[in-house]
Amino acid sequence: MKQSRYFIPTLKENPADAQIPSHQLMVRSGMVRQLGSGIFSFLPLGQIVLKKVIDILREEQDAIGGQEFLLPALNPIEIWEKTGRVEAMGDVMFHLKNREGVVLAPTHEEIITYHAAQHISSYKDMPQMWYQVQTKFRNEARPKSGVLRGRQFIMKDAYSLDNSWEGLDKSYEKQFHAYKKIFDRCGIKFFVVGASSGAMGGRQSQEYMVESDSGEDICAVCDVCGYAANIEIASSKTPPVGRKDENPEIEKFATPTAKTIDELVEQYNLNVNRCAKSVVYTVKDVPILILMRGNDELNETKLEAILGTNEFRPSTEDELLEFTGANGGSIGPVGLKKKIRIIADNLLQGANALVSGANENGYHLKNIDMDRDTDVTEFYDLRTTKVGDPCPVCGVPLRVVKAIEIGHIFKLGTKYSSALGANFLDKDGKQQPIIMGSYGIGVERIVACYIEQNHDEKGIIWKGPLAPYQIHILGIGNTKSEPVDKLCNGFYKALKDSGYEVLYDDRDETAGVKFNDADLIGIPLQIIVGKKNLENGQVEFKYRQTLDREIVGIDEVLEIVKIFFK
RNA sequence: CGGGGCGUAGCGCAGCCCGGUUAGCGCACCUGGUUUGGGACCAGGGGGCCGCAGGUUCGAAUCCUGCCGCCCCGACCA
Repeated sequence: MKQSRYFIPTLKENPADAQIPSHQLMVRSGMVRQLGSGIFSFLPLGQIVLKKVIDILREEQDAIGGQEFLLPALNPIEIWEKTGRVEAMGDVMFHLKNREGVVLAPTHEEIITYHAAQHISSYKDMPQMWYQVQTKFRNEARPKSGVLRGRQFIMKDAYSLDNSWEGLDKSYEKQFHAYKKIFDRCGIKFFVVGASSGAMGGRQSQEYMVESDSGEDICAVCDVCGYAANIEIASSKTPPVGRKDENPEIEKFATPTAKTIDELVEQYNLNVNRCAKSVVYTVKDVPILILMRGNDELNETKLEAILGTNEFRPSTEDELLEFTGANGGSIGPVGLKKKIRIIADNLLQGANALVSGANENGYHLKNIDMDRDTDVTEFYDLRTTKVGDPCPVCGVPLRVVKAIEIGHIFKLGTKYSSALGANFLDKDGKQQPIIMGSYGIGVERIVACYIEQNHDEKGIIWKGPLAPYQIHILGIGNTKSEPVDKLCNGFYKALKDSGYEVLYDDRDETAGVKFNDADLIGIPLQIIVGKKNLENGQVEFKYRQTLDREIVGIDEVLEIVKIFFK
């Protein structure tokens, strides 16, 4: 492609509303333009990169037996009502104003299941792996970070249909490895975490994560053994509080000025690990007291899994008084005003010598023995894993990092097939719901994450198969010098004929403009053709990744190019 | 949805408090000339419903009210 007629509107300055590097560089390099909040147009250069990502996705999905579909974005709402997801999705789902009964699809489990129900009738019809690359619509409350969170985005979504749970395991395994291959091929550094399956339903799910300060997820990561988990479910080998030998009777003491655990610890010189903190939640109008170590934080996702509902909230001050007899800061497991359900964190099981609120404002109890003084029998992992907690697998301190989710795989099970009547007859002639999996990758996120990981102060650094072009020929003074233009055109044709993807900057621009644009766009190899070198029968190679340059004889060019891309 | 910030030429911004010539600067763009290996220089030029609507005033980019849009933090999030 010759740049003089190619639409690549580069920008010298950062757009005011772009905060993160990938967003700034995608706009500056002329890959995208913003049309509205969370809505982006892909310009020719961006579209080429998208296509390269999608090519990889298709190859790897086809390689595991995937069959490509194209499902509509416009969906009858009826189907979504059958699975209860109109309500579950809430405002995230776009509804149309001038056409009742139609919505814009935020994902496609329902539609896939609908077609499966139509035509999959025997165990012999499975397994199936169906996928598509298609635009999703989600009415995000707050789009942000450029294309990382948009209201409209391209997703590669895949769905497996199996006639047994073992079959699902196999299908899931295939996608698990395909996903690794995809991200490896794209040149993205990632890690895989166990995740909560959230509103998707299902049994097992894993997320493919890219560590980034721009990420919206938080993960606990072990650099030694490779353990990684979304903080929603991450655990650790933190030792339990345990027992002290001395076990005196409970004693009440006045703590008039200690409202928080920190104040308590400081004023009375206590071990924070032996301060049991009480958090009271109201679950569908019923109170529950959650007991944790003082410096630990309750993990609401874990709580949700234990309670089996997400209909809970921290109790109000009035409720606290009613349930416990005290305000927040003075609540504990002993001497509650009303008998309420208590669940405690695993670390407190069997512990003694604990300090906790006395359920009387301004007083705490010490020497509490969980076994002797409470009738708590429910112990769960309730705490949020923290930096430095010992890895649950190998015990070394965990890191806690922010991350961007670029892929997510789920064992759905029969949630959708049951709801939509997608059944098959098994070997015994018995009707069974199809066992499903679902697998998603955000296409724009791959591009943005790649750039997040591969850029410098000059611009993007393309180095793998995602590069929009492989070679960037810069004609320096080509519009004034016929020999320069002639040589550039010669290289352009020869390299293209040899199968390389070549961009030729033949614009009537000064050298500085071309150098800066080339570094910004970031094509891996620049071949700089200028008058001075040409007089010596030479051109300059510049490697975008290292910024190294070398002077090369004209007749060596093809050979060196070949070596570079080998 | 709560909190904060911002809307002035294609892009980045000043002007607004304290109302008053023809709304300004840099980049980009057009013409001519000089330049030509790291975002050139000189001269000339084009481009604005100052986000929208209403109000106050002799007079509004500037003050007041309402609305819309965009960004950030939070809530939410397959």
